[in-house]
Amino acid sequence: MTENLFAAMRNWVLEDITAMLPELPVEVLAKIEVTPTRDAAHGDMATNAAMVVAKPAGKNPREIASALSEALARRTGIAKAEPAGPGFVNIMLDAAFLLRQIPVILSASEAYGQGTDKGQKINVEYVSANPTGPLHVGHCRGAVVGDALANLIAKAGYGVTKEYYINDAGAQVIALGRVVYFRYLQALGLPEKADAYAASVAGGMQYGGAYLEPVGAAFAAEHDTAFVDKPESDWLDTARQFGVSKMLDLIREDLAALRVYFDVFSSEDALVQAGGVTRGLAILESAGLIYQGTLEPPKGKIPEDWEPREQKLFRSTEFGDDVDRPVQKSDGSNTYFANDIAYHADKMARGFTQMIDVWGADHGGYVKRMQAAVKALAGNTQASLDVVLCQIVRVMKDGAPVRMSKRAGTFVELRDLIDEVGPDAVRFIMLMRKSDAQMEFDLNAAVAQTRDNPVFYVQYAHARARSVLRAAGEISGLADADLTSLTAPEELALIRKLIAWPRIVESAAEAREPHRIAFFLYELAGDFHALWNAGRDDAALRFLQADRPTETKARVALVSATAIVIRSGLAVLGVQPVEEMR
RNA sequence: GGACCCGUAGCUCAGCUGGAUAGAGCGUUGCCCUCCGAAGGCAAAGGUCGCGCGUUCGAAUCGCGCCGGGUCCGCCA
Repeated sequence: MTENLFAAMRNWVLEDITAMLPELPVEVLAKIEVTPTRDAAHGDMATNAAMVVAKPAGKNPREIASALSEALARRTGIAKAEPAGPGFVNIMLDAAFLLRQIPVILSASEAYGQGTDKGQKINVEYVSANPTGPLHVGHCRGAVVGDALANLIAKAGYGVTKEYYINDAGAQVIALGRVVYFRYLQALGLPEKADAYAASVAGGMQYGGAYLEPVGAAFAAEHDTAFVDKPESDWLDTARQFGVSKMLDLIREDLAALRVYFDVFSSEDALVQAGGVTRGLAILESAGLIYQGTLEPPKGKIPEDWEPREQKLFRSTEFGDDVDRPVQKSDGSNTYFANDIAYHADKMARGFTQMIDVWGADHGGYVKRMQAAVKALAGNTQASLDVVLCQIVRVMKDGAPVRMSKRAGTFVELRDLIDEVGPDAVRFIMLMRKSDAQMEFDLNAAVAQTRDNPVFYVQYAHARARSVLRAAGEISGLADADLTSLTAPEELALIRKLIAWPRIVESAAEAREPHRIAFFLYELAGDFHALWNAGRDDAALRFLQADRPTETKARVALVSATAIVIRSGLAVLGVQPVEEMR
């Protein structure tokens, strides 16, 4: 646990402002913030307190700003505070106060930036790809974003469970079971029977990929000819479960290649079998939110086979959705939505007050109804669902989009992408974009050894830092080093960046935006490289000064703190720090 | 017809939840380095923040309406 200096400063501001104006309502105080300044000339931090407070207090913002400045300037740790612009208060930290953060970082080590325990459990669900084949490139962004987001939220002090929802209950896994059977017959050396079976299946065999051949062979090894010439009812469940289990193995391998791991794999089928859907719907039913009704046809282009049908509907419009949503099909079986309601009810029953689902953009139309369902299930409790949508990724090579057709055989599977650029580049670059914006993944940049490649740039900064530390050898008492020699603008800029880390963790977690971590690291690397380059022009700024042990020690402490923060950030992104570039 | 996401420099994108003179990388141009802590450094040019109203001390950010791109819209999950 480490202190967020900006939060601490905000508390000081709140104390001083309420001492001056005791009557301020809490909603007003809540709007007060303390942020880093964009321009170093404006000091280290700035607060909008005077402007926020001016109107409710009926005073001039500049007057409040100067009074607040005087109060703040009296505090230990603040060298200067002055009103600026329309009513900002710019705060310059005492140099000693700023430098004191370096030993704080050193002693916290990679736990630096770890938020205080919020005492709250958050469930983060992502990937949840159908267990019918290997992961493809489209799954990748969600996997990386979900994983980094879960790490980030844990870093911010929440108890996080990473969860994968296995859709093993619908038509698609029945189709999988049939393909397993088809491959099974082939593996037994009965191609005629296999073809005859395939021809008998309405709609034909799905999942034509070769990845199911070994599954059929394994199925044959286990069951020999026991299922030959037997009706589906004899073997379909067995084949389906066998297939799902093998596909999950495959998916787990793909995820491991991307260094994505889950705490919980949750089975839809198991939930259904255990009566979860009945339970979940009963909650809504008892709240009077389920009824029999007929939906209006969609406006505009009406599907050809449209006909009015009476269905069991969930009153999602009461919770902000556009139309009520069916929980049962016309034949009385449950819709996927019903199962998803049950699944979220189950998560809540497991004690999660906050849930985050990471979905692909094609599920965008599904967000409102799911959030409506969670609100309905929550009743008077605080439980809530956030949905992070990941937009489409276009993979680019040499300035042109890489075709992702199966026929072309290029970059269909996630493994192809990982093999091409490595898990670190995949993860970092996927996280260099806000998830709700479409992105281009440039293969050329991903493997470049230049600044174009943000992974390289950040890892290079870490490698450089480690190289300095290796060259410095063992220096004892770094935490007690005299740091007063750290006065160069590049050094101070770097320190300012380092102390922003806890705040970045907090705000990025709050916003569910892991990409902010990637950008922070890129900037931090930039500040470190800038300091390094300054040493190239001016030898006096180099880290290791043979005849000046005090300055060397101070700089080594700074370099060590930098390496720590980079590692801490990379750990959130799930990218490995490197000791040296090869 | 409707819902959701996006629109910021030539290109790819940030912009910290409404703040000060809108930033970065690439590309372009001009210098410097390339006897090492290699796989560059410094600087310049480049903007109607899609358009128009509105909200307020203050808008790229919030609201409404258009325009453009994307995703999707009852027995697929």
